[in-house]
Amino acid sequence: MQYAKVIVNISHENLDKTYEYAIPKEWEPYAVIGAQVVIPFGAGNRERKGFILGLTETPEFPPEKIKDILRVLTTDTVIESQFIQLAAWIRKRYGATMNDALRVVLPVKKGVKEKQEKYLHLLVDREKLFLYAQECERKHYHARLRLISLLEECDTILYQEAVNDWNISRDAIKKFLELGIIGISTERKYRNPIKETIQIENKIVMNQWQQDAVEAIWSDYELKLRKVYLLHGVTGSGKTQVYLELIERVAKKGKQAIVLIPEISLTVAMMQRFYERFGDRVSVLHSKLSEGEKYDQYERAKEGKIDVMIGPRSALFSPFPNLGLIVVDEEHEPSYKSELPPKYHAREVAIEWAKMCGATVVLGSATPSVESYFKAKEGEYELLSLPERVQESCQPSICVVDLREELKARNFSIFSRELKEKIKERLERKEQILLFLNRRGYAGFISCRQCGLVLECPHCQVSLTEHNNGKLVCHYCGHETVKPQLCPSCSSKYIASFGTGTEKIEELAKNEFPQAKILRMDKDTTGRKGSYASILQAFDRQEADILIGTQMIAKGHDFKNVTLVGALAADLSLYANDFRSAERTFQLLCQVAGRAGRRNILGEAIIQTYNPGHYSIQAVKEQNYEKFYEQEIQFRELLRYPPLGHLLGILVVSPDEDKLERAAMLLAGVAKEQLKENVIGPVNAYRYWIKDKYRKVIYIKQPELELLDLIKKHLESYIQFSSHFKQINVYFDVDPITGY
DNA sequence: TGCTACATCTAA
DNA sequence: TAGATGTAGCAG
Repeated sequence: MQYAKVIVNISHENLDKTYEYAIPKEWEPYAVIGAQVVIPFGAGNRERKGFILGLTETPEFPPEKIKDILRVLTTDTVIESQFIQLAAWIRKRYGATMNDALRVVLPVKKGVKEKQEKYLHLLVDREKLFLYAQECERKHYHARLRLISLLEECDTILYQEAVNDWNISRDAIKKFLELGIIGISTERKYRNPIKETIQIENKIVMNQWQQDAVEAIWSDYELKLRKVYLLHGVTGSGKTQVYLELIERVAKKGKQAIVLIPEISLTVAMMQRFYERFGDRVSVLHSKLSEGEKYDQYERAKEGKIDVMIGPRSALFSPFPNLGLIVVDEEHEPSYKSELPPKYHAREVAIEWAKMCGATVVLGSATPSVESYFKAKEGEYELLSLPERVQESCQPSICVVDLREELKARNFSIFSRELKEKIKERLERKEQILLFLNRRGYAGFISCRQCGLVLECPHCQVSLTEHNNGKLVCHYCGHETVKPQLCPSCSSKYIASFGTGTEKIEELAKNEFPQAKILRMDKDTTGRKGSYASILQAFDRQEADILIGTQMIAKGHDFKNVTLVGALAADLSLYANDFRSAERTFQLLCQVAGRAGRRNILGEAIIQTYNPGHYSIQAVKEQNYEKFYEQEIQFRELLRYPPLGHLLGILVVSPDEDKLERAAMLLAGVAKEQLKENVIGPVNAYRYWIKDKYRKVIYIKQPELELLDLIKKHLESYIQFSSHFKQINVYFDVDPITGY
């Protein structure tokens, strides 16, 4: 008798262990490791789903008490036990439950039926068809004639197309089938998210740096050395070209590659290039695909129908039979860290997965994360550089403007004198301008000038933001109200908005440069599917002179005619309550500056700031990553922040403020018993009150990951046994990437 | 003693 | 997670 160790698909710590079930004979061939099963669970024998994690002939549990597996689901979701090992690693590294880890690792079909496509084939020769056509003409069978003319053009046609587009009834088709004129066939159809299928052979010649990088990696590969490479290439240095070359070589060896990208917004341009090179051997995964579509892409990967999978985090779990290479593009991007449990970091999981499959990893970035650069310097990764832009275009000149000086000169506009000047210049020359602001919405907040009241969201301790439609919106929970005419506290009518958002800037820019055509791009204008791309394309076609936007415009899109980039308030991200804020600011500003002057025109970037002396801003000015890194690593070293140690973020949440206070103090106290000064907090979260709940944060610093894990386990069991954690939720995050 | 409301335990 | 079991409080 075979027994299966099954983990029940309920996300609860108490159930985060395996249960033994007997495998009935008829299911034995399907009951393999990784298969999804339905089992009776609990006193009522309720049907539950679970995964088989292991098989055994000698159960540990008394056999007479063991129940039978009811059935094995979808025999085609058999995933190699390797994925289960990966899940186990994720669970350990990020302190998640096995269930959560399995859920991200195993692509499970979610009841979406596979699409079948029916085709009609012409079975008789043209002569017979012609004879039949004459007969139909005599009898005025219009539908049949339409079908005949379709068949004359093409031997095989889509059933659906004939019925829908050519209005041919099912009866007519049936008649043709009876007469033996056509045959019908069905083929499994994969929903392919890529529409066009133009494959152009346009191998661009690589420059010396690119060739060197490729050869360095490839010679190791040929020697069966599998390493992690950090490809540090300035914006426009042609990292993608290096990826393409490597993937092609890997594919020639019959192996597959995964390309991770931070988010879908970057795919458009990237996809195009991959498609031109590899045709339909490429597939994309992205968040807009339905579960079924995603599943299809995984299936294609498993069946060896594709060589390359491109996508965000989830693409990492493509079940390739023979993985050879993982590329993590823009490896510094925070979106690689999952927000939901298991809070894994895709870059780290990629490296682990590559180790398990014997694949090579290439991390690419113009502004590498401090973590990765540190590891490269320590020799854990191999550092490769692309220090030159591919085309003869040169680096943009960067100018930092001190906004304090502007105030002294009585310029209260958000555009410094220099920026204004430069914008006018470009407008005259019909060149394009990007204005970048790290914020969205119309204004910062609404306040009463009489009594000073600031309007806040009733559910979160966040000031409401005014939008152009007159509504006040909370950006945290989405709460909306109409803007009051009078102050709700003192009834004064002097109630107005302060601060600046992209909408406000659009308005100000329109006043300042009335002759310019302006486009705006932020979360509000790109809500609709595809509008992101349409705004970018419109701007690229030079339908506007100025594009105003948030982070989104900083990333990955090349505009031919942009020669000026303005960062309006570079400090906004500098003082976030997060030890990574300097890094984030540096990366963001470098990226925006990189948008300027990509072809033969010299580009300029103007960075407006209240803190021109800050090292991250200085480093951007000099375009000197090394300089930034040296400063930043000193700061990290001093405070023992990652990469020189690990960090455990603990978020304590409760609707009851007093209980929260006590619980957070207790928790920090328990941690301090063991670690003393390495415990930070509890402090109120940056946003203390969100969605009717209070939030406090504790951080624990520890050089050793194992010790941190022990402390976490200790705290978890303390929470379980203490009576002070009744209405309290505690969320752990190992090596968090954003502050709370 | 019987009942409810709520807490706690257990699942193979 | 959900149902089964345990416990305190209370009316009668």
